[in-house]
Amino acid sequence: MRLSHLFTKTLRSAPADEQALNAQLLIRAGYIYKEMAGVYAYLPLGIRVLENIKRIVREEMNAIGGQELIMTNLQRQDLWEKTDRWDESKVDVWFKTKLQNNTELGLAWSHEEPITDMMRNYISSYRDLPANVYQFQTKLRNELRSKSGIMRGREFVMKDMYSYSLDNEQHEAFYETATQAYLKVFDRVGLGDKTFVTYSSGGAFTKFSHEFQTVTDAGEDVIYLDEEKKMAINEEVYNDEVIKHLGLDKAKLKEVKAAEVGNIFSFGSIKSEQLDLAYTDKDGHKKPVILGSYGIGITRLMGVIAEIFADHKGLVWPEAIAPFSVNLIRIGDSDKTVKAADRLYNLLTEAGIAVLYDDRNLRVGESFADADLIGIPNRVVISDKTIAQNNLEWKKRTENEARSISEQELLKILER
RNA sequence: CGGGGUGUGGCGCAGUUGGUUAGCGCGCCGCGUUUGGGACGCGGAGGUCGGAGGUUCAAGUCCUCUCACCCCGACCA
Repeated sequence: MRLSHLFTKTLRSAPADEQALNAQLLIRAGYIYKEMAGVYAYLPLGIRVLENIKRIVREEMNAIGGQELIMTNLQRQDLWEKTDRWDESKVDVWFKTKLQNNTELGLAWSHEEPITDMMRNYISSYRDLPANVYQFQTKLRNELRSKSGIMRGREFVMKDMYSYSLDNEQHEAFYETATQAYLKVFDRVGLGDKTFVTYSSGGAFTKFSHEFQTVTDAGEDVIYLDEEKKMAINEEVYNDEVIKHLGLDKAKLKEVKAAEVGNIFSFGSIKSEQLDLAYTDKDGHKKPVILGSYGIGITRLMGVIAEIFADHKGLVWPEAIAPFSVNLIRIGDSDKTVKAADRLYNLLTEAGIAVLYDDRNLRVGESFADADLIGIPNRVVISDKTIAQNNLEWKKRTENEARSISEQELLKILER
């Protein structure tokens, strides 16, 4: 994409109404636009990051047998009444609206009930199980107070997966598979060494649920971390009994702040019974389906990554989710320079490399400052100077020194 | 929801004890000189001060109400 065509502009200073680093940088660089408190639009650059994150999550969910679908944002009252979660004293984040005939509707803050109700239409026999479905959907939550930029909004994108299993054994096996898939996701987006399976409150059915907590001061949670065992306990359930139960040593636990990027939990048969989701087994007995739920806050994840991978100049995207892999900067507008830069842009693009081409002919300082702010992993410069040397200049966003390399060398670097 | 704070051109800010044509930087438009880390000169456009009501000869400056936004706390399958 040519930067001269991109409608967004970079901002020199952060908007005064944002404290959170992720929001400041993402707004300044043109990834997101704030519509109101806790509600952000995703601009062309932002979408590319979001889609990259989704692609990774999608691949890992598909790899463990997840089937993608999209549920609706408008939801029926009766479903939520069956599980006693329609009442605002039970769920305080509801946004609700009405049809013109006055029928009350809920706006999706979660999809557990509708999706499970829907599955009743497709699950009736043991032959129909297991079934694991997931979606990327917008959740609307009327938070009392949104904060931390895109890390905690009122409107956000979540990947939510639901597993439907024959029995606890089948469920447990999938639960473990999903845990591993989640770890792969966080590893691939660049948070592998900072993200830990964390034991948290389990609710009515199980003792624990499992959170995936990424260590960062920007997080809202406090966890107690055993770095060797790569396990942590959320402060919500942190006590001697739990430490002992998990076989951890209190002396080795470190108190750190973390952001919850994923959460998985078991429902057992409670929800299936409430919503009447059952199957007939081989012997003709009717049995409730065992349910699990697995969430990853996609937009929050983007915020956490922005927060962690940044320096005083701007964003520093991990390669896997960067909006482009190359920021090509043309310095000068002599015919030969334009020709050479255009040629390289086409060459890279045709090779399948995502290039953001700064063809604006600004002063170098501005182009470089924008490149640093936007945070694309590779910066390539074409100028009269590089042409005279019959080379080009390459610098990684994570490094300070630029290097003069050949086009062939660049291709090799980018293709690996 | 409790507490604290902030709303002045697109963005960041300044506006003395209320006083007449509301400033500055960035950005924007035009012309020219510049061009490897956010250039410079000259000339322009753009705000009625979050909103409503009030006090006053006079309100961006004072009062009341209200809305929005930020932070702390509470909340957060």
